[in-house]
Amino acid sequence: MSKTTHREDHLKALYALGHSGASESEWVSTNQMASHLGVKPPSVTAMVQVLTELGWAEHRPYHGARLTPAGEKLALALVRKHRLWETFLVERLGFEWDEVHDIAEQLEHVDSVALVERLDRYLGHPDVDPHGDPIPKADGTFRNMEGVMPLSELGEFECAVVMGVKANDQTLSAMRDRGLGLGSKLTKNDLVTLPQAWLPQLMVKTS
Amino acid sequence: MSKTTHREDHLKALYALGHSGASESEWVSTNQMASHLGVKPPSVTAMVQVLTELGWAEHRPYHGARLTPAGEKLALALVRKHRLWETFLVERLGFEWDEVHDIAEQLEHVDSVALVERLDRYLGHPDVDPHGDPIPKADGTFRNMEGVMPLSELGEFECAVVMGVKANDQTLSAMRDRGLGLGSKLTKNDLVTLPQAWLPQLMVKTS
DNA sequence: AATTTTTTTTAGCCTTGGCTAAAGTTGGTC
DNA sequence: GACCAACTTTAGCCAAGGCTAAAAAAAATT
Repeated sequence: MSKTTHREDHLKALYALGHSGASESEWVSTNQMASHLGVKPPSVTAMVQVLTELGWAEHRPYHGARLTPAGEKLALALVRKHRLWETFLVERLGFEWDEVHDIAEQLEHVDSVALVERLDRYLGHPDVDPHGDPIPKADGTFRNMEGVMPLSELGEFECAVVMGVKANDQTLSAMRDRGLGLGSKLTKNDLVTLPQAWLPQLMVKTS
Repeated sequence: MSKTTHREDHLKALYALGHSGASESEWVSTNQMASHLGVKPPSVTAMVQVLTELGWAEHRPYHGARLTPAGEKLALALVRKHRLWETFLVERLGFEWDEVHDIAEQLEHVDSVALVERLDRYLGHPDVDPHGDPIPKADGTFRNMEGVMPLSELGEFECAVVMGVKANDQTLSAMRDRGLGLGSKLTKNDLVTLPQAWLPQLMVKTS
């Protein structure tokens, strides 16, 4: 991995772990980062210090690290690239949802602003990737995601459309076997007939 | 750059420099490699020794290095990826010929056999890239390139089609300004009216 | 044939990012 | 409030790949 790629991976980890619940970037522990990235804690400490010097993160020793606004912007650009590539792989090349993560992980480190923008245009400026996660715009903001939520949180409804799926490979295969995919239409009835464990994983929008 | 990427860059250099004239892989000097790759000779020596240990190159000290059949196979896979990505960037994303090399240079190091094969299919199994260079097949052989040659080497002909262009950025722009591009049809008359310097750069096929 | 010039390799050092082991903090428990 | 456990950082080492400077080999010159 290049120097840049390493830094980007740590930025992404900081972003991913620091935005689980709240909106603001939360303090992330060294251990969390290490297990997320598959390295040992001392390596994370070293990298976090580099990111701090670059002004992309702040580090409170023995407490954790979090992104600065500058770091957040860079992280969002990476998330954007990752999700655009995933969309490309699924929609254009015909990959399945569960095959694309590792490839997108590599593609997202390709450095070319023009490439990202052309890809975005080529794909028709998609709002969400095949997992239902929103794709940040070039300026780092998200498009309107109103009404997209897990099926489990939906109250009364007549008809819902699957916008994305957050599940591991096995579950994805099982869903496919059951004919469930992007754009599938669901009714009240499915709340009972589908495996209960799937309900929080199906991101849907009422229509 | 990752370990792999470094090795791949040296393989590609060995391939590019060892196939200028003849068909067989020729001995390439350390100096040539170094200037091609933008590094100093000692770095090349070290890398060539690694490639030798891997069975991808052979090294005759003080004489040079050349690819083994195994190395050649790997190099061809890289050339294939590079040219497929260039084709994608130009044909699908609308880049100009002269903008794509650096981006393809990064994309070609993405490691996924499935990706390359799907990309190839998506592009309709193209025979040549936008520069007119042939795209190796998955097994490392080239498709039939009969009849594609520089315009300057064409004898008598009625009508020729531009299959590719080997020129620097400036010349490419000039050609575009003149309405010349992939698929342009040429007649005898153009041999006289076009700038003479362009004739060896235009790869054409009679029709 | 001897010497000089050029090229290539070896030797030794720097940087980056891993790791383990040891030392230092923090925070909870008794 | 002392102690223990968990987590984090520091210290010190390794591997990979870059570099410069010096040694060795090949090529060119006289």
